[in-house]
Amino acid sequence: MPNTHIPGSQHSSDTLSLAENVIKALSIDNLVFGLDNDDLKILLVKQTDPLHQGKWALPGGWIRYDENLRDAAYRLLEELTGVRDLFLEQLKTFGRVDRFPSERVVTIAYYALVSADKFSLVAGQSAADVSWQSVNDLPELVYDHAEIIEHGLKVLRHQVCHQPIGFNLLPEKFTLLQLQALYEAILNTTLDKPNFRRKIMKMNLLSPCNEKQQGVPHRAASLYRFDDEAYKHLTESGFAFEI
Amino acid sequence: MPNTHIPGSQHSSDTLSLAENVIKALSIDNLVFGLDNDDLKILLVKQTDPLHQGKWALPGGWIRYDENLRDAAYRLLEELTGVRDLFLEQLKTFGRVDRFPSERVVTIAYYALVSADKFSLVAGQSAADVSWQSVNDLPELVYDHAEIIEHGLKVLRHQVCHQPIGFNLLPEKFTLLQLQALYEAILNTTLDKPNFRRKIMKMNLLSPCNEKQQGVPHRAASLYRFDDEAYKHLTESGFAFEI
DNA sequence: TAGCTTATTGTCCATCTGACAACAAGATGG
DNA sequence: CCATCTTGTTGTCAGATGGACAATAAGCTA
Repeated sequence: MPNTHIPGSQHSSDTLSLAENVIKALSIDNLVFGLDNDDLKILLVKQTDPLHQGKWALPGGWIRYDENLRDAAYRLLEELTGVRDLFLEQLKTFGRVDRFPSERVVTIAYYALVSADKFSLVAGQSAADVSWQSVNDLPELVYDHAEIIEHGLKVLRHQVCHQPIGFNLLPEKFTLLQLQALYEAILNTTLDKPNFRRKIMKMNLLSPCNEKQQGVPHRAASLYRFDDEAYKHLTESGFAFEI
Repeated sequence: MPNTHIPGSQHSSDTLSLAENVIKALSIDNLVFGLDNDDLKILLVKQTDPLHQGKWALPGGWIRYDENLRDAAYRLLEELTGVRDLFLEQLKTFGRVDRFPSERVVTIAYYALVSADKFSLVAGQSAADVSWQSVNDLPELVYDHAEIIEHGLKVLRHQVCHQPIGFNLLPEKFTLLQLQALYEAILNTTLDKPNFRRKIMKMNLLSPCNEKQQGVPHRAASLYRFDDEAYKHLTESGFAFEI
């Protein structure tokens, strides 16, 4: 079983007898952003090997010879953290010559956005610990992982305004205020309630459930669900999602 | 010298004695989009080896062990086509298990947008021919290169609306109509002259040269230049370029 | 029933957009 | 020298959009 960014164990240099001008290794790193109430966190694993004791890393590892890139990302994520059933999108490939010690490793980063509370974390064999860490208060990270996260955050904040990825974070039925709170948390700003409501409703992406919130100590809000069909239909006719 | 996507010559399998679950090779492929009058073209090289005789490919090849990714992209592009002095941006990494015959090759695609007439093409040793080919009428391509180009076009059309990359394609001093014609060519649409003019001018990205066009058989238009300083300043204060 | 909280609708104004008219400048041709 | 042509440049106007905020509605609590 591949290890997390620890050459010298299963993948020791002697098994990798290569011509000098060829890349020896290609790895995957996953950025799983998780919204936890109103805090944006990222999924990290603690390293086991003595070299990086106590340091944290993005969950990732080596790609198998007969494995598609995204499949590798899903496999490694589940092996290390127990997290599965989410959508990973390619972010960028990082390959600075000196980003990794002792040998050349190029890594392909994937990312996702989920609600943190929907997943139970299970540290895999080669991880000492797994946890959600706030992106505003990150621990010390191995290699260039801090740089990768910084880039991922930039892309995420851009994407969230241009693709309806935020909707995955909500329960099937949700109120408009829940949706708004979500965007406020990710974008780290405040939005006007009536205006946000109008903007969203005009897109025709939500279908009313004809139900109301239950058990709130004030007027109950209407529940809506995201309409996948409508979204597909709209994108096909050149619709651009914008927040 | 690395060859263009032709394993079996310099990089024959016997020099690559690897554990089976390790990626053997990592390559670069460059998508250089060139605007030629009002036609969008892409830079392709004709393959030399008998296997792919007559087929065309994106200019690319193997990454050296001690070479940064973007450096490899620049080197390979120049070696194969003679094209240099342009800005390459990472596009995406393609790694389907069966995208390449006989061995596993993952490729990192880079892309750029230039004016086709500013470069003189020189076919390198491992290329039978180099030329600009219209994206609307592509020849048969090797491997998954057609798929890569399709993805590149999608990204290019999006980027051109959100980043002022179009300005690189014009001479230092240009008229507003030249700028508009450029966007019309890339986006394959027509735009209203007065409205385009107002939109651009409101961005404060152009500084007037206080000069006029010469030798035109009608009223001469004012010349402008792109103001890099203004652009940097604007982006820092959260400005978003939009066409 | 008064008072609290949140939901939802309405209004106003500044700005933006697209469509198009109008005018200006220079060249050409009779 | 003037009519005409082409393109540049400015102006206008109706409709859409966005942000700020008032007003009203609905439900709970005390």
